[in-house]
Amino acid sequence: MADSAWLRHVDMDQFIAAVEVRRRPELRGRPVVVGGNGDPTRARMVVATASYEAREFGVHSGMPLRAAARRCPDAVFLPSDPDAYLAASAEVMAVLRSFPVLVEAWGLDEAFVGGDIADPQALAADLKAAVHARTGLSCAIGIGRNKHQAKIAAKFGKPGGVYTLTDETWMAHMGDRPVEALWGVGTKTTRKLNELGVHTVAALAATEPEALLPRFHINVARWLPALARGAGDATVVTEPRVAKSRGRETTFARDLTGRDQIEEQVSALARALGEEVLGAGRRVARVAVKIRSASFFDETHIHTLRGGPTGELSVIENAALALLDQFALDRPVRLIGVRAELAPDDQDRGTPNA
DNA sequence: TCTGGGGTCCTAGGACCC
DNA sequence: TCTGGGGTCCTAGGACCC
Repeated sequence: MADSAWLRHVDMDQFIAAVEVRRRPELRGRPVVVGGNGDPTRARMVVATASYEAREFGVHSGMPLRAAARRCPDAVFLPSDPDAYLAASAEVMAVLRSFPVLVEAWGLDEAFVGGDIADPQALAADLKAAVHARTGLSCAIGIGRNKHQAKIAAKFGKPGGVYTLTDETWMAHMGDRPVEALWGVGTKTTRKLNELGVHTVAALAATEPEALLPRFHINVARWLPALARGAGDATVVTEPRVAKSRGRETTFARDLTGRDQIEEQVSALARALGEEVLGAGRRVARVAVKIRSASFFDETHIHTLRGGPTGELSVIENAALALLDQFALDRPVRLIGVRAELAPDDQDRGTPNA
């Protein structure tokens, strides 16, 4: 029987590290750490991806490069090369789309695959083999009744395997795990759940939404127990996502002080961002500036361009600079970010007026 | 081990208008 | 005169994900 009620999640194994090893075969089997500019002595840079060999030393993404170097001094440290990962991602997605299925790319190294498929297991094996044969990269595939189940199932399949979760097997796999194992529950939500005495997925699944109201908004209070029972969205969106915003941010190796320095950086970020966005044929509706102090306090101010969406670099840059007036700027600055919220892509609406 | 960069979605409160 | 309710836009911030 054709069974379109199954969803697959394709999750590339150590994607960024794998792309690097693919073009440097001599690194195969060695601990590889990718992140920042590849200099493990530099402060304020973190690991983007560690190869499985490096993970055995306790190196993981998000860890400062210097900490990674301490744990694994023999690792090969490489700078991040986003263009290469983007190109490799396109290769993988093209392989998936060559099958008669629905493909929803989910970030660079993941995709949901739907479609009316008679034998989900056989399809998963075929997808995995084709990705490997045509890109040299390996992946795990999770099969489930919705995106949440499929996504978690893929984790069980890593590396390189196929794993299935269903409504019937969900709780046996997940019940004893901490709530953090759920897709969408992060550290903040975990802490609040723990404060309410809820620690495991099974406990959360058995919790009434009312019991969560002291710490959560009603919508979240309803959503969390359902999530713990293995519920989730099952729609596969094949249309490419149109970016809604685009940003550039920089953490400085040493804190900035003084308005001149700050203005200089805001200008540079705004121009780089503007060139990128306008080069992609988009227009900018709102401009935001974010400043993180040395004490790790974030402040953001945003401005809606009064004259409507703009295609002019100077308008973007001036808007970002003007936003600086809303910051006190009386503390050392660790990070500056500039973000553009984009006007809806109106290319095919054909408005000929200039 | 002092904590990146690129995004998305959600909520809440105030302004403003009818 | 103590005073409504809806709708929309704008801004700020929280949380999460890869």
